[in-house]
Amino acid sequence: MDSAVVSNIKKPVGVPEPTVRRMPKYLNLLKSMQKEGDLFVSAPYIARLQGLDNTQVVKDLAYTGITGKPRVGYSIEELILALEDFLGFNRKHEAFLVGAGFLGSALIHYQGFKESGMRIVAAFDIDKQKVGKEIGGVPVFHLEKFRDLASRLHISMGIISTPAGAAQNIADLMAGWGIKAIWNFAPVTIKVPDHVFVQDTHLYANLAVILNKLTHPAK
Amino acid sequence: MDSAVVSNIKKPVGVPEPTVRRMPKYLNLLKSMQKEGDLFVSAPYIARLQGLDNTQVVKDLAYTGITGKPRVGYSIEELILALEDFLGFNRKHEAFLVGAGFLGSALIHYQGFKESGMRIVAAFDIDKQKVGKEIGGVPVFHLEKFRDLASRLHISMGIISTPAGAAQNIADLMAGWGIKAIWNFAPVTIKVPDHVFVQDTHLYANLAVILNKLTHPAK
DNA sequence: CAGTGTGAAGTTGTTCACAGCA
DNA sequence: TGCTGTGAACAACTTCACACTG
Repeated sequence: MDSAVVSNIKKPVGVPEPTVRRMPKYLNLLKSMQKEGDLFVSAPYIARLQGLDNTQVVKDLAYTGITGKPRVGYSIEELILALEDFLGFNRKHEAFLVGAGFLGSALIHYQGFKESGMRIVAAFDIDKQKVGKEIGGVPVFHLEKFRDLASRLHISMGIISTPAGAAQNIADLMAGWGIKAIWNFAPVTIKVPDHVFVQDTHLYANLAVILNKLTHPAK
Repeated sequence: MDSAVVSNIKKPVGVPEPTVRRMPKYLNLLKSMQKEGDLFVSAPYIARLQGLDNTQVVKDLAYTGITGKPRVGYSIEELILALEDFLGFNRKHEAFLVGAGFLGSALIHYQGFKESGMRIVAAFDIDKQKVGKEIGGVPVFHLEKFRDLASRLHISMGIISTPAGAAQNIADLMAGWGIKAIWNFAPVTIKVPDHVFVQDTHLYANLAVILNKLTHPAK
């Protein structure tokens, strides 16, 4: 369709994902520095604390649009605001969570999310034992209520913390309703339409890296 | 010291980490195929199901040492055994978990770990409410008991699911005792001696990717 | 001179192109 | 023809080198 588009576009690429993943760490660090009363940070300082390369930090910070002063560094306040904006942490993001088991409960209780503006507003399960109760102040509904509630509230994000077998169905449900992004904790690859963004957090992928290292120590 | 070493070494490099992270997915898939009675898989088949490139799968599988037959594919059984060996899933790995909050509990209960050979044998916390109880059959001890118990059992892996503030201290404790690998869920960068391997699972890094996508939709 | 900022080089991982095989 | 297997091209990210600045 537009495969022949030439020039004109400066850069269709966005920010490298590894950069995005490092940003919340910077944000955390900056916030705690701010609490200490600091006003400026230098990239090398951040790099040292995070075990990163100087230039890497400089380039990452450049994506925020904030510019630093030689010999002084960057304004912590400016950086915090820019990072929060960049990451979308200064807006409200309401999410539905499906699968209110141990992992789901842990996610609901997880304090760290508060600062990100993401809030789980309802949980869903098919277990009659759980339906009708609350977990950490979040009501648990039967899965059947999903569509209905999703259309009444304005939900852009879905979290899947079900067993593997159920994940694809839930993903279909979410995509079918119109959710924009899915955070998938189930240990399977889910298929969704192109416009739905999926972020996988596969615990056992991380575990695999560790166990592989433990059993076959490098060199 | 050995900076001038030349040739001789074929390849000091190991398996690419992305490959290791994909392997448990292959393993899962293969196991379910085996349950269906299948005997062979082809790389393109796996690729399609996982949304990966053909060659990628072929190259990944090559690391297991298993070789496939043209037009037929790979023996599922051979692959499963090789993957389990490669990932270390066919050995027992006993772990201590520190921080028995919601996330810690979720990890203890998480079924998926069983198949990996990793078992959390004890949890530790400083909360008197939790100490002395059990979570999913795993006893919770006071943190003070860590060293003592670690030296009696043979523990190679530590899991940190404490709040950010406590993580570095726990990491020091683990490293000081002699743990080989740390799985860190606390949202901070921890520093450890070189011989300790750290795998971070930072939930908010994943969340950041999602929220960034939601607030600044690509293109 | 200790920091920012940036283009170039290096490294790592992915995708392409094609040879070989049953 | 449909698959494995591999070397070469490509893309993405990281690190290096160095000009610039207060």
